[in-house]
Amino acid sequence: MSIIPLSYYRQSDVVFIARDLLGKKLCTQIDGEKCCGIITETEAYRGWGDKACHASGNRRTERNKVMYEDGGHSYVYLCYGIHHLFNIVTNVQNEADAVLVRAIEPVEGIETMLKRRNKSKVDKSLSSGPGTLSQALGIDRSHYGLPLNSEELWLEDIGYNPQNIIETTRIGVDYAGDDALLPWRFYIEDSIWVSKR
DNA sequence: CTAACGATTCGCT
DNA sequence: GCGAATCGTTAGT
Repeated sequence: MSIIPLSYYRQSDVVFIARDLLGKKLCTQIDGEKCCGIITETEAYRGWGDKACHASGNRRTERNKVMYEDGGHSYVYLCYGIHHLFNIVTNVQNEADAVLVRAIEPVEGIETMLKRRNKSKVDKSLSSGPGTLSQALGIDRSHYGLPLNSEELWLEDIGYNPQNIIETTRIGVDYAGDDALLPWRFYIEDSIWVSKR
């Protein structure tokens, strides 16, 4: 049970990290409420040579600029005007890679998550999806650019290494042509906490 | 300044 | 299964 150091996000390829993050614990302490979940589903986005990435072709905009920072920062953006999607920036400065966290298994602060999601029962819909997990954990654009060892937002290695990991294509990236076929989505096979099979 | 759209979700059929 | 919701970001005028 230890906080993952920022160096972890800087020394490996984004696809390796996306897979390796499965089983790690994502924690927030926002509005005085501590919430944690085990990462069960991720996707890798690579700045160089991946048309699905916001930083494809070295594109730089006000929204994606944090992707060009050192690994270990958070990249949060609003999707469809409604959903906050949480990403983990990886690689060194000016290599704009990131991992999208798509689902978690709630383990701590479940009452708070239910309240934020306006639900009464714990089920898959609580946090299996990139928009819903952000809402459950209280993550929004105010957390854009935070380092992942901050008081509000961090990851822990709990020594859990999932046995069976599925690798498949990413969701909602049809616009990326051939790159939509890359097997850069990962999830824990036995987990119910997955957005889509 | 303005129009078009998105790494989604939810409710209704 | 399908379509609406909803608004910041983006690129083009």
